[in-house]
Amino acid sequence: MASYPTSRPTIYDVAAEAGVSKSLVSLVLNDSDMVSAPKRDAVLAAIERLGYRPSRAATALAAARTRTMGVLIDDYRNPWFVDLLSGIREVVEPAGYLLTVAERRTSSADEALEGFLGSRVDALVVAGELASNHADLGIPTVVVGGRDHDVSGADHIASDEAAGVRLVLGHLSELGHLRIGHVTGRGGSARRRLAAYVDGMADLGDSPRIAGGDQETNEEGGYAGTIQLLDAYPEVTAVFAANDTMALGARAALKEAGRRVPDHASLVGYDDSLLARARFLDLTTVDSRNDEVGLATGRALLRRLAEPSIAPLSVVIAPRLVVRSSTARISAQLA
Amino acid sequence: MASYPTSRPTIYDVAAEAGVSKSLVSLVLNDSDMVSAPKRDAVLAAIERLGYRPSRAATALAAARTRTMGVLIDDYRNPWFVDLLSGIREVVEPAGYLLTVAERRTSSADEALEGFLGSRVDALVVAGELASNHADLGIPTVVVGGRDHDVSGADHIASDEAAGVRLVLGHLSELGHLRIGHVTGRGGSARRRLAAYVDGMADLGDSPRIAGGDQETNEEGGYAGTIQLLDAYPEVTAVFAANDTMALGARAALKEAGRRVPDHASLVGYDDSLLARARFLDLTTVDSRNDEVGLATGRALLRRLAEPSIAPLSVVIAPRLVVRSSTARISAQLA
DNA sequence: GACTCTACTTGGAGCGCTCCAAGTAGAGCT
DNA sequence: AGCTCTACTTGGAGCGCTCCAAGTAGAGTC
Repeated sequence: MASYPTSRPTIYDVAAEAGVSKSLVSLVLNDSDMVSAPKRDAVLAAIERLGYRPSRAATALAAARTRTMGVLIDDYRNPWFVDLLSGIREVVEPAGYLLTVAERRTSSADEALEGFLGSRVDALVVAGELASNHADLGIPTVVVGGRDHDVSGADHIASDEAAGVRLVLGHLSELGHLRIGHVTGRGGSARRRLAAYVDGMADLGDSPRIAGGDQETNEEGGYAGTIQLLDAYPEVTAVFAANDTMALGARAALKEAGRRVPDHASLVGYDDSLLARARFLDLTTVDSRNDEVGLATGRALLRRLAEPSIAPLSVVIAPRLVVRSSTARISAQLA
Repeated sequence: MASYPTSRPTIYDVAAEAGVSKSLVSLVLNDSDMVSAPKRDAVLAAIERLGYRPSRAATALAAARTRTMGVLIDDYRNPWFVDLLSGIREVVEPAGYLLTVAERRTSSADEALEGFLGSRVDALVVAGELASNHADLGIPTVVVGGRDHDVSGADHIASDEAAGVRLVLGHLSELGHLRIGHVTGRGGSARRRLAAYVDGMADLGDSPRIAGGDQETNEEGGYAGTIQLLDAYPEVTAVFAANDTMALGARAALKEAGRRVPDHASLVGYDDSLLARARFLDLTTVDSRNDEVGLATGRALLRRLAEPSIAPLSVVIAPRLVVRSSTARISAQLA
């Protein structure tokens, strides 16, 4: 059956086929404008005929440049990175860069990072949390999201989570809610949202009502945390979960407690995930504008590639409140 | 600020540092057993001191082997591939292979595939759909999932979707449901599940009730498809959606139609996603055992790498029904 | 006709590794 | 002491490209 070719055509084969030198082929490949039209056509035709495909390894080795950027995410199952990725791609692809993604979760320690450094990617995006702090990684690096894991010398792009939380609290208080509980969980973004919630409650002149600090930031944790919350603070009229997935769990807990959303309790998530958009949940949430974060990330990448020695840049993107039917004006008997 | 090193240490630097030849360093890197303990230690120490990291490009070029396998998925937002990936990794990582993932969705045409071929991955996994059929790709290839897009000479591993659908129909009919509707959508797996549903209904001696063929396979499509279904076949007592996400939409449509799940209608999804496990949905569904599919894929990959010329292999993995609270015995007044 | 340009084109060196044939040095034997 | 082994070590060639200095040829100039 299939037996695989022992040797693919190289630039020399193309050169011979087209009757030119290998250097000329190289020029065509990098589409230089120093090549005459007829020769260019001859080379392209030869490439076509031979099914030639440049060896990325050879190119990278010779050029000392991979034209590839690595994006390190922490978990494929948490798809917030998808919009980020599109945003980055939109900026860097026209500049001739390819993106490769690696997940931190499955790799022990920071071996995904090691992998990128070994592949000599030209630049790195760290999206999500890193196992440990790192000194300068030796290549242009942009950290997206929290600053928990500083990479020295790296640019930093993030959605303004404190602002997002303020939008949530503002929305709820406008609807008449004051006794707003928060279900938090593990991890950097939960931590940031929690801190902003605490500040925001102080601004509203009320004390914070928090549960779930010992929970995973997932559906299960949202469920358990909400049960804790309702148990400790039965007076809450609104629940703000650290993210949409936790809100999904919260919704189940509220239902079990006999509190209908939104009549007996308002519920807010964070992330504007597909989940939040689903009719069955129809969750009020915060859109982090990860596409915008991605665009800013892409620009930062190109900027630092062009000018490696400028001072680290920090960009904050304003989030957007997305109001759906899981929040409503507090009902008279609850107020 | 940060200015990036002009040249990373090479194998020669390590050799000089350790007082050995570059070849010896290479042997240590590939941990050959032809190296004496003291020299090995000296080399390892030198590597440590210099922060040396082998250049993947140089290694790939010299060895004509990348020790990397490409996995082509179609959409990061549909995380069914995550378990598959773990399964594959579990098998191929011990054999010294790295995995890289690329998404087909954002790349125009099959440029992700082109990317892999250009990077000279040692083997390829095509998970999900390919834009077009391909002749032998020139490297060991395993197709995971449907056979819609045959790659000639490739091995084929799939979850037995027909069996999964039979499990669903068997479960529902055991609960007394006969008028089972199906909400389908676009794409290969929806098509396969639909075909199995049609066959299964024939076996049950009832005619199929189908809607949603014109819908995307997402929440929105599930919602719209279910509305169509209830409109065309108001007599259905159970709805089987092409996947969990569509079932989420279906759930909303059922609710709007005043049919409580599971009392007034049973609902079944497919994929056993995180969504199905969420308490708020608690959806009966089918687990495709994608981890098992991944293990089989990994084994097929290694087998074909070792023995390129054997006849294509085809493996089918038995799925598993996961019963949750979205299905129940048909109530007396509906039966 | 000799000379200068301009517009391409080319060979060579080298990127950082692997792999192989060819060393080298003890140890064991006679 | 000389020889054979075994157990390591080593230099060299080459992987498929890029990049640069150095060609070459035809057109334009005087």
